[in-house]
Amino acid sequence: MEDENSLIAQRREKLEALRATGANPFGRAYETSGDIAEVRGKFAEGATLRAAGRITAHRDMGKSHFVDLRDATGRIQVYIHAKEVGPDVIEMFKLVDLGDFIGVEGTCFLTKTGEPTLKVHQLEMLGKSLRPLPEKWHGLQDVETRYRQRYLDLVTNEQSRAVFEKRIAIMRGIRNFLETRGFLEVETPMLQAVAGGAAAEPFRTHHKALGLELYLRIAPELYLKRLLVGGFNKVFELNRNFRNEGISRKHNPEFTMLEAYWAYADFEKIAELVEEMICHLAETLEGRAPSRPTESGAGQSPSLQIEHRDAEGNVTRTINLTRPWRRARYRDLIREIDPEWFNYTTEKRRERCAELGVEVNPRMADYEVTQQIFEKLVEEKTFDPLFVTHCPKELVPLAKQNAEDDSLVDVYELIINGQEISPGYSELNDPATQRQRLLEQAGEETQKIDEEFLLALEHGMPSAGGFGLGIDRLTMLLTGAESIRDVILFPLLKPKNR
RNA sequence: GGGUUGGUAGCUCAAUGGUAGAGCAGCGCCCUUUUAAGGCGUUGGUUGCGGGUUCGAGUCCCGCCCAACCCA
Repeated sequence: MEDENSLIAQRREKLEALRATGANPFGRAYETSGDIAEVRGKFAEGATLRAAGRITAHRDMGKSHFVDLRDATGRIQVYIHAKEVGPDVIEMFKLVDLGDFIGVEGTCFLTKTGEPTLKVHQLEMLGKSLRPLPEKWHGLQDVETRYRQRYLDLVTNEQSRAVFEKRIAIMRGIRNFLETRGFLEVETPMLQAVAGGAAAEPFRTHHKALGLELYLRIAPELYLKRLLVGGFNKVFELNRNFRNEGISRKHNPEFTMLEAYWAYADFEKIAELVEEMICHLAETLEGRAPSRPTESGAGQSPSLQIEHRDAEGNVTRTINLTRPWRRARYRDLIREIDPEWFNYTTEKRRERCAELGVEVNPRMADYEVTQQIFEKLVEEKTFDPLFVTHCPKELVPLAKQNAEDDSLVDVYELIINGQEISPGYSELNDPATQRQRLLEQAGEETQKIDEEFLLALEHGMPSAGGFGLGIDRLTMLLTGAESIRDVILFPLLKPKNR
């Protein structure tokens, strides 16, 4: 990179000057008393402690200097005075910039204002920064730079780092929750010869040695079911799926999905499990945004009230996760919009759509028109959890049909925060029916049928319940993020030509 | 793919078609417990890229790139 401005040139000069003193500007291993939060924890006046971190502020008082040292766990103030350190350290300190990593050894003391501070008697360079970091007060605001250079976002914006720490806690919480209930975490192929388990456009790739066209998986489902055939009764996979489709506030081409299968269960038991799991996650998440218990919720865990805020910090929405979550049949939800909906003719339904402000196009089948009503007037307006059950089979072709009404399937669709968060199924395990459905779905493209999967089913798969849970959307829900890019460390962006 | 908004110094932001500016950061000087430290001085620009209109373009017009939001 040759865009050398004067700021970078100055830092390079300091780098060379440091080398000239015999110091290593990029440091070596440095023994500390712990991360900065631990150092603060061990703070005791008169004690000697060692800390390492990045310099984020420098207040120069002439002969004395105050420096803020930071890592992901916190900040500690460091005091450097000519009388306390040798001239060599003072010389080195002149070559130190904001953004550099240093290690210090110092004595604990409290300043006049009561700030815990380390009075330095030894200082070491641990990593020179050649480029200036974003400004301390406003931080990094530019959305594009926050995504492209996430490290700068993480260094500068504490809220951003907190979101990703929560995401990590969610992943860990899910694993703990499922493992304590006897689910085994498994890994199945991401490179698949047939991209099955969902209806989505896959990414293509190629294996050289085998001369094989492969796809990145769009779902792990068909492999997890093979494991049910193989005798694993409770399995889950928590990993990446890839879909070669549009990018939006709610979609990234690679996203993280939880899928779990539970032999001998059905969608009702799965709904219970998911409800319990998400509440468990909300309750155990640390450092969440402050929330206030409502009057009706008095005595309940306040952490089940998730508040979403706008940029100014005003609460825009409160999501109440208090159990039990509402369960409602698909058709009943439509009737709440219009009690006579299912008595209307095809034409009348389209008229109603126009009246209700829902756009439909002329090529849509009746069930698709109804689904438009559902998406715009139910799903997008539902913020507290809602299990939608008894969905029409056209919408979910791969699920088990309902025993009483074969126009319905035994599934739930969980909606929270105006989005689909998780589908749950009573899984289809009849190989003939499964083949039939896959054929209908594939149409002309019979090469899209995973024969190996059908072969497995023919060996016998136990009745089972299963579910998927979009981790990115769940994280959005639990952190209040409005865009999926705010919960993915490195979201896909077009390369910027420099 | 369509619409709207935006892209100016390292960062955060200004600038009726008329000399591109401020704060922070940087650099120099003063200051021995400051904390958005303070005071004085000072450096820094291919205004996203390419055309056009104009005596004169960050600003107006056309094309392109990137991003955010909305829509399909």
